[in-house]
Amino acid sequence: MALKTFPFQFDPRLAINSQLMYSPCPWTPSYHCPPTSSVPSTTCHAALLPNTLTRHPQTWTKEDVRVWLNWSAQEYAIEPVSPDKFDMNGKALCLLNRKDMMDRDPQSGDILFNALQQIITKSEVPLPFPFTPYPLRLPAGTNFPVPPVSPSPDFNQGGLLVLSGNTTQTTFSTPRSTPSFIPILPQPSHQRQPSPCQAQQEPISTAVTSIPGKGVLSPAPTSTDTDSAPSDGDSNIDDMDFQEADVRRVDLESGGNGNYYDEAFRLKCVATLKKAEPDCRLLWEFIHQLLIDAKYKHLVCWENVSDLVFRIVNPTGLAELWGHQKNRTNMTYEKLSRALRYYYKMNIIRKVPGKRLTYKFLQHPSTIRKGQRGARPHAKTNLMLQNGINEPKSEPSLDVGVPRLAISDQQSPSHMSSQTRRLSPATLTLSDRHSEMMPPPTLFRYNETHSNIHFVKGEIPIQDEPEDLSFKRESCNVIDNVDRSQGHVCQTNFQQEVGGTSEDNSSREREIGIKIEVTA
DNA sequence: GACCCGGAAGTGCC
DNA sequence: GGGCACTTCCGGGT
Repeated sequence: MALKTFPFQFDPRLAINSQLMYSPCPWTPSYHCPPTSSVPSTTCHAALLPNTLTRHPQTWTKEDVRVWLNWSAQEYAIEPVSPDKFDMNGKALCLLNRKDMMDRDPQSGDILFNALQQIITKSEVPLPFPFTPYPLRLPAGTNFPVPPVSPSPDFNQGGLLVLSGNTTQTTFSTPRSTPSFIPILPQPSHQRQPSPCQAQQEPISTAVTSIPGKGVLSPAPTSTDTDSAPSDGDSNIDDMDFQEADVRRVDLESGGNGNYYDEAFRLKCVATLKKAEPDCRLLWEFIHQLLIDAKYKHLVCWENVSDLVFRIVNPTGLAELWGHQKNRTNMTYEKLSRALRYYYKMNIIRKVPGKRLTYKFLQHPSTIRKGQRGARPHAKTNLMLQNGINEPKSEPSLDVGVPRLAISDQQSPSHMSSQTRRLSPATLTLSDRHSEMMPPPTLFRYNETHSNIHFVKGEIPIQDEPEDLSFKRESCNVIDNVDRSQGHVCQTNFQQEVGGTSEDNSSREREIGIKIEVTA
């Protein structure tokens, strides 16, 4: 490829561009961890963005949007974008999905969309569990302003999270990044049912619902969340009761004039964007994606959300969709269920006895580690015996309100694969018993210079499993990360092996500055 | 016949 | 090459 084809190949800014194009999607099924980048956020974009644009795009004014368009045109060497096509404020801008952007600007819409998502990702409060059904409890004694419940998040109050829902708890609502993705499957999008992952990727209503009395958070179905066949890439904007009239204006008449900056570059962008797409590679992830999207309730639905019990409504349809996802045309429910049965061993999913087609997540999907392998057919380990842990003989309790960490050999750090040992913050496993051996935690660090919390992803050295396993392990919800200056709360729910007393936990809380809440 | 179970071997990807 | 996460096939059970 001639250099002139990519005239800014060696432009230092390319680091920004390539980061934009290649960065992992900010919201993937493995949404345990906040978006991370090897590039410090300060060098990603914030330093280059005009000052007025360093705020969350939801807070941008129309003028900010215009500034951003101009900035983007320069930054990404695209044709100047007519401000008329984006005559809206930031809140409306954030509601545009890729298609909307491309409809408005066929030449540069996809680039603009990604640029915006990148900014959103970098500027919002990382949200480890976008739709965790955990009841989020405020740490005792935590005192900070409580924003009002709002079906339409008020971003002027900062990035909000949804906490809820017992009488003593408070409900927030949260913005959710609306990352963009391209259909996972190779087929033309109009020929297939969008994968659940893709469905997740479309901008959705940020409204969230707290189920009364349950303290459960679930995505509130939008008017598009119906049983009807999901549209592919249609904007939800028209379904939303938005104040901005211009948001409703769908500018579909803007046809491309073919005057793209460089077609080869555009194609490269598209190709690289596709690399960033997520995939529900794991069956449990796939099922969970289906479960949290009402569009797929004809395939699989929750029987009991709080207990994480779900029922396969249409085994054949589910299998077909899974086969579609995995590019296996011969997928059947028989095979799918075999894969599910491999999860039994790993305490990820369990059959609900006596109920056909009904299964239960033994842990909330957001706490399942990727390395917590669901299928290891040839693993004939007997680690439980080695560790002196007896495998529970009885059926796991099905009345668990809050999913707890299943105790199994696979949970044992010393038996994790190397990849498992590299844990995301959200799935951090601490060796509480040997806490004195732990280095000063650098898991989460507030960036005082920025309005938002920055999670610092660190590699946590895992201590070898102590020989004496008499200590108790419990599941903990670690709740915290209160940016008191903003009234932000980040919940970090991670599993922790606990061997200490409450006093131990208290000291650890003081030590690492987070609240440890034992829920087992 | 539909669903369920788990062993065994194969496959594709990383 | 090895590990992972299935996929495929199977015999058996309810």
